[in-house]
Amino acid sequence: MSPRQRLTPADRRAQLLAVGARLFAARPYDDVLMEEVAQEAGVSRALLYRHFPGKHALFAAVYQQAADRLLAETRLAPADSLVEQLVQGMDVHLDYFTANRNAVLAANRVLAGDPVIQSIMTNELDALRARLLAALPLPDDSAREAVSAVVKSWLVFVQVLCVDWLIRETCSRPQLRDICVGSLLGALRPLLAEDPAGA
Amino acid sequence: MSPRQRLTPADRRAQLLAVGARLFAARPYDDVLMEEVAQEAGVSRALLYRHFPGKHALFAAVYQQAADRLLAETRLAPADSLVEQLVQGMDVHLDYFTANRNAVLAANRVLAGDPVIQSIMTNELDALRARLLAALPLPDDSAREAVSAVVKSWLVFVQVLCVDWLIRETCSRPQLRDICVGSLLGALRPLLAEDPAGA
DNA sequence: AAGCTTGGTTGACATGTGTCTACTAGGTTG
DNA sequence: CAACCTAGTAGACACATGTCAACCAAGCTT
Repeated sequence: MSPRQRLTPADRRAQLLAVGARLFAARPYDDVLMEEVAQEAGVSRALLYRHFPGKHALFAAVYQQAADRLLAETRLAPADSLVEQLVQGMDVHLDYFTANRNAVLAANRVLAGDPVIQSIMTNELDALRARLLAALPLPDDSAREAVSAVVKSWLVFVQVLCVDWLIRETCSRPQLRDICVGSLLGALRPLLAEDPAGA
Repeated sequence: MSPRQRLTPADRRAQLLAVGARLFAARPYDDVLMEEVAQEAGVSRALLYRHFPGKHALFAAVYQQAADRLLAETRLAPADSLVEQLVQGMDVHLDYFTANRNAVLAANRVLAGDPVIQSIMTNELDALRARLLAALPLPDDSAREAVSAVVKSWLVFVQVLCVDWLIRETCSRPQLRDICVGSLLGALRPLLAEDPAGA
């Protein structure tokens, strides 16, 4: 029926990935059918399963691509103040969350159990943590470990809060941003003070 | 086949719940079949679906029951020191997590997207937060809001860390417990005037 | 042009969830 | 005892994921 065009595996994979990205962004995970992905790509279901072992794997590949792009697009300008950098970083990420609502919710809820999704997220959080650590003014290298732990837990907290916000809209977007930035600054204050009198 | 015993809806529901609890504790969510639950209860699949609208609902009911029991069994003895209470509370919860591994993982990963599971967890965390707030020595009532926010974020952090630990076993059990307790004490130290550790 | 490799199709099958309809059989009530 | 309400059964169906075997055809090679 269809003019059956023969592509290289890489090209076909990229095409399927693009179709998947479009559909997973447009609708919730469960509402996207493999049949549909194949159909929109003008391809048989069997071929789709040849390139991706399953629906989870297809989504994981889509999500990995999105995560890579997000990380690449959110380079902080080191000229600004720390607060400025945090605010800008949060804004970019919140833009991404709202634009890719369905995909973010699928990754964090429906597919949170998938080990592949797990590792993609872990890697993303690790990259963000390294970036933040590099941007933070460490007073003492011995504080590095403690700060790293705080940053890691803060990233988890932010992620949980953002996902919750996507569902329940418990506050305004600027409020959410300020809560996140404020909580990190508050958590870091006792660690970054010149004189750690409280500790 | 079976001598078809007729029970009241409440009794039947309780029986199905018990069977579900046993199976969901023994094996991962996806490996437990509705057919199987019905069979073990000596009942038809249709009847199971009459009492619980779907597999998610059955699991949610099982999980709700377990959460209620856990909350009921973990009453802190107010006589001990704060650190003692935290350590004991963590120990009880870690016992529960390791004993109900599969159910906890299902709730936090496979079914994390289910709104019913969501609300069960939210309620459980809220109850724990209220309990902790009551046990904490608040120096000033104006600090209450800040402490509440710290406790809430800490509970999320602990939960995430514990689920991660169930999968990856990144450290020993006492270590995990001490990390959690230590992080809360560290986060609270700048907020609480009196020495909460009593050490 | 013949042939081979490999991208791609077709259609049938297996399994699990969830729905529905018609039927069967306890136990209470008149 | 008979009627009736309702717990429970039987089994077919719809639908989605995932597997498989046989086949077809594009386009490189020789």
